[in-house]
Amino acid sequence: MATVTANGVQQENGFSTTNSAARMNGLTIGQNTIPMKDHDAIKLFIGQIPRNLEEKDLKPLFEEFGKIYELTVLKDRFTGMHKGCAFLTYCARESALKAQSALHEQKTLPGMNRPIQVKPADSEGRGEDRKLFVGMLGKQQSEEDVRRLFETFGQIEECTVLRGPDGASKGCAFVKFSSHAEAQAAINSLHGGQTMPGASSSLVVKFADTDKERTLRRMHQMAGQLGIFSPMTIQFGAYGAYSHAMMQQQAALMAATQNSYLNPMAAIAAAQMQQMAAFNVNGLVAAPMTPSSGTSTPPGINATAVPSLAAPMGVNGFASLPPQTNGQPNNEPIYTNGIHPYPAQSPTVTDPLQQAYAGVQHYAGDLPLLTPALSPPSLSLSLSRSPSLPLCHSSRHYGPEGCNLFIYHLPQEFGDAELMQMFLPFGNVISAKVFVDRATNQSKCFGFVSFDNPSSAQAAIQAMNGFQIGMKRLKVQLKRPKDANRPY
DNA sequence: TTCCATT
Repeated sequence: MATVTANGVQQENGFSTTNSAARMNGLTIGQNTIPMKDHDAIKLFIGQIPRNLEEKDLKPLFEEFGKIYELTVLKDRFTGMHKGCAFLTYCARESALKAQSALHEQKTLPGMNRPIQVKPADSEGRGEDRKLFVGMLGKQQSEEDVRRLFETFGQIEECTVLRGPDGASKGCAFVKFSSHAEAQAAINSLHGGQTMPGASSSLVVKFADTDKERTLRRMHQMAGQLGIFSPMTIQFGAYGAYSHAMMQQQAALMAATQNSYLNPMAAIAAAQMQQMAAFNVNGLVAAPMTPSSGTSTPPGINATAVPSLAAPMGVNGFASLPPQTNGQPNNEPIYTNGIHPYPAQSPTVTDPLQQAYAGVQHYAGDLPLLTPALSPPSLSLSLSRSPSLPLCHSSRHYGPEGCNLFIYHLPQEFGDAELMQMFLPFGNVISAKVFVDRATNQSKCFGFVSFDNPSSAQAAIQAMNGFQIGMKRLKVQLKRPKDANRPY
C-alpha cells in the first residue's frame, strides 16, 4: 500500500508500484481509502425508486455490494423534481454485477408498484464501441488462435468464432476488448496486415456493427427495395459522403435519439475522460468518504434549515451557505485529512485557508473531499474575502485551443470567483465563467475556465476531472472546439 | 424509469 511521507506528499514511485492494487481495492493512505473506478466499471440505471429517497437514503442499500464511485438521483432539469430513478457506478465492475443480480426486479421499494430496476444504463451500450468484427480468418482458426492474435492489444472479454450449423467456421469472429482504445489499437495493427492460410484476402478487423447501424442497413435495404428516398437522402447525398447520408437518412426516418448516434465520438471521448479520472487519482490525496458523510449532520451545519430553493441539500451534498458573517471565519482546518502538501504552484494564494483549499484541490483527482462535513461553507467564506486575488481575465474570453476547459457538475453555489479559485492552482486563469440561468439567476452548474497554456489545462483536467462533490463528480474536459460536432 | 449541459 502506498505511504505518505512526513509532509504528507505521496512519493512518485509509491504511486506506480501500487497502481494495480489500488484499482482492486482503492488506494489506502493512512486510514483513508480513495475510491477508484475500474476501467471497465459499469454505470447502472436504477429505476422504480420512491421520489422521497435521495442519494443519502439510497447509499446504504447499494453500498452492501461494494464501494460506490458515484450515485446520482435524476432530477428534472428545470423543476428539479425527482424522476424516480438514478445512476449508480461502483468502483468495481464486480459490485455492479452483484447488485444487479441481487436487486434487479427482486424487491419493491415502499410505495412502488413495480420492482426496483438495476441494470446497465442505456448509455453503456452493450460494448459496441469495443467490439470488433474480424473477417478473412482461416477456416481452421479456433477461438484460441484468434485470442492469441488479439491478446497483445488488451484484455479480451469475449471471443467468438462464427460457425455454421455443422460447427464449421465461417471465417469470421467477434472479439470484444475491455476498452475502445484497445480495440482501436488492434484495428490499427491488424487490419489488412496479413493473409491467413486459406483466406481469399487479407485480414479484416473493424468495429462490429452497432444495433443502430444494423437497423440503418436494414432500412436502407428496405428503402431501396421500395424505391423510397427521403428528401434528406438527396440533400445530403449531394455531399458524396455515403455514410453520412445514411446517418442523415436514418435521422429523417427515425427522428429519434439523434444526439447519441450523430455524435458517437462524444460518448467515446467522455468514456476516455472517465478512465483518465480513474487514473489521475495518483494516490496523492486522501480524504475519507467520511463515515458521517450523508448520514449525520456535522456540528454547525443545520441540515434541516436548508432553504430548499437556494441550496437544496440533497442535490449536491452541500449544506446551504450560512449568511455572510462580518467576522473572520474561524480558521480551523477545513480539510481534516491530515495532508497539507502544497507545491508552490500558486504564488498568488496567500491566505492559509485558501492554501489549504487549493492544495486539496490540486490533489483531488478523484476524491470525496467536499463532503458536507468538510466544507463549502468555510470554503465560500474564505473565497469571498480574497482581496489579493490576482486579476485575471477580461478582454478575451478564452485562451488558445487546448487551454479552455468545460466544467460540469459544479455545486449550485459556485460562482465565477469560486470557479476561478478552484482552478488557480494549475496556472494562469484567463477567465472563469459559470453559466447562469437568465430567468432564475441560478447557476446552471457548468462553466468554463481558460488558461494561458495547454499544460495548465491538462494539469487541471488530471487533477479535477472526477473530483467528487457530494455523490457527484466534476466533469472537467477540454472545451469542445467550435464547429466540432457539426455535420459539415 | 435513462443523465448530458460547450462563453
